[in-house]
Amino acid sequence: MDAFFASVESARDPSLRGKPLIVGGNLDDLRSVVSSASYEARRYGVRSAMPIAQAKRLCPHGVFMRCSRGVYGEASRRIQEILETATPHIQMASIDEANLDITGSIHLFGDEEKLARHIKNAILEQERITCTIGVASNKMVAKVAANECKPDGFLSIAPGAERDFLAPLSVGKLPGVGPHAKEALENMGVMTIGRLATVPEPTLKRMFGEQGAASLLRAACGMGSDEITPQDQPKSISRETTFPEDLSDWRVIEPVVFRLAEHCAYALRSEGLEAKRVTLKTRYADFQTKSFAKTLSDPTALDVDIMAALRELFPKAQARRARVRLVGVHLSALSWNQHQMRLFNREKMEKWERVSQTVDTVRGKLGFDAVHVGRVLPDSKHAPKDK
DNA sequence: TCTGGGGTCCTAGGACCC
DNA sequence: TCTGGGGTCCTAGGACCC
Repeated sequence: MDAFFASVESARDPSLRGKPLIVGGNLDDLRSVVSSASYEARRYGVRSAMPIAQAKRLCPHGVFMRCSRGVYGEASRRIQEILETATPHIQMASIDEANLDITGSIHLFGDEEKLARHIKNAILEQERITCTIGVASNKMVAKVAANECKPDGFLSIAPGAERDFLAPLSVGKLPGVGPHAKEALENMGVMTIGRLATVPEPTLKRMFGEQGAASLLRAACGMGSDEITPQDQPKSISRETTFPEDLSDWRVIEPVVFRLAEHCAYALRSEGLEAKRVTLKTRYADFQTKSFAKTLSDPTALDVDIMAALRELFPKAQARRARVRLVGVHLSALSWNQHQMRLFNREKMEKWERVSQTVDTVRGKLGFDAVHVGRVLPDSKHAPKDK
């Protein structure tokens, strides 16, 4: 999708069309960044991940809106249904990006351009937003092709032409090459993807490691995966929040962490998963970010277990006597919830599983904030925004 | 200019085991 | 007496993507 969040907002409110529209984070502007900017706003230099304050300086007369993720998620699901009219082989790569294997369905539409036209028209008619489609023999090249013809574009790279298509482009346009790798490559005189493809592997290994070098070379030569696999089980679930101002009092911080833990545990159970690893994340006033992890003896989906682990981790985070800017809870080492009672603590498990199920049912009917663990104080000032 | 939030993947050291 | 070579798990950190 082109400028997805901004486009969805314009579709919802046509008076926004043609205006420089900037969709930002959840916090009251102070510390938030740009999530999405319309092409009109981009003309002023506004980009995603840019602090809102800076965007306001660049584009003072722009329309600034808060991000409503739930709305974009619903639009994303409707768009997925449209894509399914072209082929059942779909892999959603993110909320606004999908990979489609159209090998078997090209003939139904005539050719790939007609198929792309069908998708673009359907999305424009139903959602009133534009998208860009790249076609290639693998996902990576298709993505770069789409990036090259945004917005509202279509570009197809013929099989065999992948390497020549990429060659003149800046190394920064290769997926996986971010600001750090770009600078490192440019410092050694490698400005284009074509030049990158000729760098000896040992040279790249020294800079980017074994895997990094191999994947860079493969990508630079236009090779990539063409596998389309539906979403599998998530690898981690996390919630984090940045305070409106830095805090030093852990009596205020801890309840916020517990609240994030509740959010994580709720998401975990909604997915039918349990976690074996709990990580507490803190970012201090100087932006230094630390994480402290604990691996549990048994995987869990219960708030009480996650909170107990966090309580063990607090002293590590508190050791640094610095004000805290952000806290987060991260659950990993996930597995499908066996729904088996463990031999130990059978009674405790049964009790807490019943409690969890009841809580989740109430939340399903009345919203997340209908129920909280007693020690999670309702502190609207520091509470993360709910859907 | 003063830096969000949700993810994935990779690296590297140390513990521990055979 | 001054010491190998895996393999796996745990932990912390960082690059990158949208």
